[in-house]
Amino acid sequence: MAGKRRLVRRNRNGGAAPANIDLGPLAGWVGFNLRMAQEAAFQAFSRRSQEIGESPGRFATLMLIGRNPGISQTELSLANGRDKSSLTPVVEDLVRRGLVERKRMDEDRRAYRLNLTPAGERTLASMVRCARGHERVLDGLIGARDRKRFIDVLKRIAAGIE
Amino acid sequence: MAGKRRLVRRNRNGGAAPANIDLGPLAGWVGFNLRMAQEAAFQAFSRRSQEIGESPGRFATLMLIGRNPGISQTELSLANGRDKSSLTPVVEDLVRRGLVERKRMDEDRRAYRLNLTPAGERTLASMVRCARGHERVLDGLIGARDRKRFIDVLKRIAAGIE
DNA sequence: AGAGGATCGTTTGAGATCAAACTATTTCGC
DNA sequence: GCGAAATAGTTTGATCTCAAACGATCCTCT
Repeated sequence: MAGKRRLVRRNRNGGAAPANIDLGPLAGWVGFNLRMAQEAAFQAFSRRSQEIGESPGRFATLMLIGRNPGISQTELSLANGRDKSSLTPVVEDLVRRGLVERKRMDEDRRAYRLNLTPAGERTLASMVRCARGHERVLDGLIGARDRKRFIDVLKRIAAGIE
Repeated sequence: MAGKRRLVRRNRNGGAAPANIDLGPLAGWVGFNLRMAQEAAFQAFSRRSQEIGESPGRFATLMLIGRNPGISQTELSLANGRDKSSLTPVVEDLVRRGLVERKRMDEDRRAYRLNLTPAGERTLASMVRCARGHERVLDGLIGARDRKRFIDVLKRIAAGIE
């Protein structure tokens, strides 16, 4: 048979394991498969967002600011699932590039209000197009029938772990 | 109403977004939910493996060596979904702690063969107990009915992305 | 009003990871 | 055989992340 010795190896190692490796119990564990799927999806999205010259991490940040004008950095970090200290250089970069505007709150002068600038809105729009392409690929892998249930399970895991 | 202003905030930010934040399209996207679920699960596993004094990253590494005696570092990095250069300090640490044994291959003296020592076997066994506890929690969130299908979808994503 | 504690954002230090350059060996082509 | 290309593992430099410590500001309680 022609393809017998071919490894499954992908371009970069953003894919599955080589064919002849025994994963043992890992193969049946949710944690391991969750990690492998997430990292493969992230790599793909990373390549895709490179095409529009953006870092994948900026993505949710811009979306959350756009959807929640005046949000503070702490709220943003919670919604985004990152530590607030990780956000400092990100916001700095977005402000520097003129995509986000930052103002001290009047009623609490420790905190900032974040808003998109018009340029930020435009960048977000192009990111959304990019992400939709990515989602179409994922949808194709998941299948329309399983999609809703799959996302529900992911939400349960994200919300349910203490 | 009593609970109106209460945030959903978890202990650390390993949980869901605050209640009153609009996620916009993110809420329905696979990529975002996959990331949030993976990171929540990883945090939980991280805390759990801290209890037995091990780093969560060592886990799959030891399992793969145990299941595939004599595996090389490159094969291991592929199976584990990490760059081979990330593996260098990990293997170094495992060897130093006497959990893994490393020998040059006779037939290819660039490569190493990795094997577990008896101490490595014991450590792996205790890690497996730890991981089973974690998996039970995840199973409870996923539900027995969806479990198999969920893992299949994850595998499709990990394998299917170019 | 004032003291003590909480909270916002930043800084700092540590760790994990990747990608590219490097060394040493091996394999391939002639 | 021998030189060129490929491969195994390491080193180096960059990025991202968290956690703890910190200054500034706010809130609570008296």
